[in-house]
Amino acid sequence: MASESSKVASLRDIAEETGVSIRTVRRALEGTGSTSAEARERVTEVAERLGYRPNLVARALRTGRTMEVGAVLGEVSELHMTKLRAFEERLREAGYSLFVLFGRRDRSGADPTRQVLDRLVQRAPMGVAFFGGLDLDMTEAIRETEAAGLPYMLLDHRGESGDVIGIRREEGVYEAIHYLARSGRRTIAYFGTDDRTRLDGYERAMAELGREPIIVINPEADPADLEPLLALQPRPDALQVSSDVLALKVLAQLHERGIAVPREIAVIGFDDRELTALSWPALTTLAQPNRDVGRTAAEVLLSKMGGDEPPAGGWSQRLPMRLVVRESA
Amino acid sequence: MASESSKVASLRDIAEETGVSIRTVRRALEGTGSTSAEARERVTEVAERLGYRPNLVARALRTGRTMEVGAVLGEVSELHMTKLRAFEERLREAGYSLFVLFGRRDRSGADPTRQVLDRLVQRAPMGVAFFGGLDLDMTEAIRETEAAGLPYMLLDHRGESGDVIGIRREEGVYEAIHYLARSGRRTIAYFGTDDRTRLDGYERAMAELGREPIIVINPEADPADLEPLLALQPRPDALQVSSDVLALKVLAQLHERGIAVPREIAVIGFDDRELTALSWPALTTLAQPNRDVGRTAAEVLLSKMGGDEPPAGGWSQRLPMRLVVRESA
DNA sequence: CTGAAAGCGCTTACAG
DNA sequence: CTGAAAGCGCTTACAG
Repeated sequence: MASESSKVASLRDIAEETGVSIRTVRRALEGTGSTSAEARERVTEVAERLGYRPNLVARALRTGRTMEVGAVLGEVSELHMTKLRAFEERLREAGYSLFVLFGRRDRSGADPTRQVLDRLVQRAPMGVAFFGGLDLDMTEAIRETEAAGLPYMLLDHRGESGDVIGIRREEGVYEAIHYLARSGRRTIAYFGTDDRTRLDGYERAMAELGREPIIVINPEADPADLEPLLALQPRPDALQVSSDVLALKVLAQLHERGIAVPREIAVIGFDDRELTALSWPALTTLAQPNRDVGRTAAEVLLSKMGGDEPPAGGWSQRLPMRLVVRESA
Repeated sequence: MASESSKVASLRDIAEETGVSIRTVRRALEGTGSTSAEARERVTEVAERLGYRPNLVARALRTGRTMEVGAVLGEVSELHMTKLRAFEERLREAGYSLFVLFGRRDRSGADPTRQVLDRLVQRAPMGVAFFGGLDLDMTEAIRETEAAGLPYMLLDHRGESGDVIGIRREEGVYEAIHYLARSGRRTIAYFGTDDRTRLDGYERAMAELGREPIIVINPEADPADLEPLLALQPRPDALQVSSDVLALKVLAQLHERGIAVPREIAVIGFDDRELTALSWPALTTLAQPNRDVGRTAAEVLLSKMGGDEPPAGGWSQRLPMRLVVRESA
């Protein structure tokens, strides 16, 4: 069955069938350069009939350009899949194909960096993208990638180095806090991980508002840790939480205690996970510009692959977040 | 910079450096066949020093085997990304690379089938996978894929034809209804889309229980449509909802009306979306075996690509769902 | 145990 | 306007 696959037509097949040279077939098909009308007509007719498609592998070998880009994926979430889609669609427009590799620890817990990079480099892509949430040693990954002469781009990485399309987290939280203040909230607290950029945004806004910051670091969102916050006098009437996942846990805790959201306490999340629009009440949150991150990363990578000089500020960019106001704040 | 990429070493480079023929280099590197110890030693040393990696493009051209598999992706969700990861990891073990293409309508609304298939076929993969939620004309897609002699596999497709790794939805819902009955629920209703397989499972279980089915078809989950259900005498004390997204909307509606979940009404969702574990109350739901679907699809595709004969029942398989009991039922 | 050579299907100077 | 030929880096009979 599969082995019966009829042989695909090559330029030579068309040349033999039409009686002209392979060189002429190419020019006729390409449309560039001059060809006699008669040759062109016969060639296109035969190519059509034989269902000719150029063999990309042969072309890649000859030109040294595989027209492939490799993406290393980490975390599984619709956020990253949205970035991936925008990234792939932009690359496809430019004639590139995207192959993917998941770079995470397997059961054994062994560092996958070597294996993933070997695979990546061996496939000889023209560029590489590293998505977020990877289990890789990124310093080594970037070094290896550059050593192999491969242009690369990071999408939304936390690390401090490398060319990255990032997100303005600090600014996002800063604006959310101001929104809460404008909505009349008096006592605004921060709850969640100790991610520096989020805290910076929170602290900057609170300083501008002339208010004392109230920060509870609690990466696990252990319900018990909400207690000290709720025991404060006056009790906070607004919470900026460091992620949507955590915010949903907080909502459940507030419901358990019979505290009304947003009447008694307003809650703002972070990420805009798809399902948070359906929580009760619907979560107000900071949306990551996933499509923009994907598309911009493709754009910049295309530029690097094209040999462009980096712009004055370097290749990195940081894109703004968007406050999505729903019901919880 | 990128253009400065040092040339990669080829077999010929190693041959010249060591003074043996290219043929000998290959045998020494491969380890198969016999080679003089001396030749093997020198060759491996030089290969190591030059950082030799076989050029996969050249190999593909020569052998006619690209060692690539193409995946066409549709819906963006962590469910599909989980399938994709399992699929890719299994293929990678077997030496294949996976490239991806998103097949969905663009703004213009034009049918993407042609464009996506052209890209796919042109890349000359050795196999193809179609993921769920595609905007493609699948009948044409399968026909074209087979016409090109490409083994393919569908992952969790609703269509009635084609080789597919599917999910036993009917059985999943059937078991959920029995679980509700065992938990002492008297009046169990179905709410959601008119998907036949889910309804079949619901109706089969209800028939076995000797109870009258109560079905409200409401794909949009318009809140108002919950009214007739809640007005029934006796009022349902359990709801099987057709998806987690819909179930979350239902939860919010019940909260709005002050109806306690699960005390007054139990709710079971469908899909096990990541964030439903965090709803209030945490949603009991039917989990899709995403990793298994991905891995099994890879396994079967590998088998098809290897030219195996189809098993007696055909290539298709349907995998069981798992009831994840949390708080809502 | 080893070498010389053909060929996968393109693209690209080079000649006429 | 067209043709003959080289070569990308492999793999694979074929000879010795």
